[in-house]
Amino acid sequence: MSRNSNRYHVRAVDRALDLLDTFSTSEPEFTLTELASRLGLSASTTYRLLVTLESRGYVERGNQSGGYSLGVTCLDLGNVFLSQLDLRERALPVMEALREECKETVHLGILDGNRMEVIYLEKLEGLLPVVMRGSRVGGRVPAHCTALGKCMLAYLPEAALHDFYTHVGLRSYTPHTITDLNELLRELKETSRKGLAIDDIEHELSVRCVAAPVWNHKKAVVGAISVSGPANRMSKKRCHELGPLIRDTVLEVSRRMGYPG
Amino acid sequence: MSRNSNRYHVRAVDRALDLLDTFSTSEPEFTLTELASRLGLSASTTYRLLVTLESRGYVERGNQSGGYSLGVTCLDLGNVFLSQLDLRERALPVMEALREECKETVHLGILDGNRMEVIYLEKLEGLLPVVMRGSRVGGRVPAHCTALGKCMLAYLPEAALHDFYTHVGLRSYTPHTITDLNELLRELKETSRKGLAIDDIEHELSVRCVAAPVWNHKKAVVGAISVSGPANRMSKKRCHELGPLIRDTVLEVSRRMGYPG
DNA sequence: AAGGCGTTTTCATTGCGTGAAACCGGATGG
DNA sequence: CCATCCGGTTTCACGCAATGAAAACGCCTT
Repeated sequence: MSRNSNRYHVRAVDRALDLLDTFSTSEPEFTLTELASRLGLSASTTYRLLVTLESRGYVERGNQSGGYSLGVTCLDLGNVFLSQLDLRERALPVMEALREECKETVHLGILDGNRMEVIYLEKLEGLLPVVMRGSRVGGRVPAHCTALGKCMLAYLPEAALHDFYTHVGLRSYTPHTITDLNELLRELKETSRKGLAIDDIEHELSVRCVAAPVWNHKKAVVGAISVSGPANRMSKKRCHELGPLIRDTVLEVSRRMGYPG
Repeated sequence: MSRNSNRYHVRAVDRALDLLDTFSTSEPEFTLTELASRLGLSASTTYRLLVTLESRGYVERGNQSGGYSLGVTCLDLGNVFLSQLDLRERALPVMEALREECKETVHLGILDGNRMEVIYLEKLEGLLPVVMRGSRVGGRVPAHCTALGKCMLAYLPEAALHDFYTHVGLRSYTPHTITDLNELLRELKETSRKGLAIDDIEHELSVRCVAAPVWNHKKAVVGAISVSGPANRMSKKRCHELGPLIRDTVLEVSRRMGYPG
């Protein structure tokens, strides 16, 4: 936690954000004392941070167990963030056409280059039975084993990938996950050549995806769009057949972002 | 802004949150100087708040125009909040059955009693053409003109409603919006008797909804579930026909929340 | 009644957050 | 080409706001 204490950081604010970051899906609730000891703060300091955050709805109490947990206000910032992204609005109609064409789930994502994770910005559920739960707008998935992620990684400088992944390693999610960095780099080279990435059951069992990157006016990758479906419908053959359709989609979105092509 | 300066508030944290709250859908971007003058702070203080928030991804720069806007990290807190709510997980399978039955869009919402607004926690898109865009998980809509909102307002003490709405008024969104408080109170009384609320084109033109509240083990209203559709498919007659189905749904969800019924 | 646990309040200390003002660097324009 | 402006960054000295220690409180269990 906390790569804070830059020269200009405001300590109290850093602490408040550290406090909020302490909550996670696996540990959604704490007592004041637990928080204090985790953060290495005195009870009174923690108390005052909690009062401040609670009065604004960032934390709540009273879920029978009496502990503190995150509050509804946490949703608001994310909403403003989403509504402000023009990538989202420009991509949406084109994504809807794509879904109409292929009937499968369509995702829009961006890359968080600090953590090498994909963040979903939009999701259009497939029109066929067996839908993709598990993904959600605002949610994160690792980049190295997803189609969205790989097609954005492919345009990063190789040194950055090397630095990051030699440090943290390539976590495995299925038997198909690529866990060797050289193999990943080889595949990414191929990906950038083709402008298409495929996730062949590398992240979730029995899910395959195809994705391609979206470009902006400065010819920088600003996001990616994917089609995902259950492996039985989405054979490797089907993935390749969908290539041109996805390429058309991202080209249209890229144009709307000012891409000169 | 800012009902801060309670006895125990941490000023720097309040200011940082005020800063984040400044961003909105209609004004998503500011320069440092703009923020400073809005918040009534010096440039250096604002600068240090921004450095702190930026290093953690809560604000970003560099969207060509060079101003500050909200950053991706804003999505994370909302996600943890959502994944921690057991109302959501318990309701989801029951909501899916409801959608299968009626084919229209199904929403789950809670009430923010401070602002009398509904917050969507889950959305299952309808299976028929003409989908409901406009709503999004985490989004807010006013309570007095939506089915979700009205069926939760109906169980609030009348004094609270009176206090709130005489203060802020009943904003009108369509010709059907109820703008007279006494009329609203009359309808809410009827609503609580029936345990069902209908939005008859009161919030969005040509959308009708039916909703019913979810109860917990303490017999308190903890949320509501609705069915929404375009007015041509969702006639007033159809709304009433859907009543029993929705009642069954919320009863099942309430049971899963520990409701003794 | 006593003890334990988590929260709230008090209080004195000082280091941190603060505003003022100087400085920088790019854009504008005369 | 210099002057000006406008954002952003840095410096600095001041004093209060944030802090930790400790005590008080409330509630539950023993």
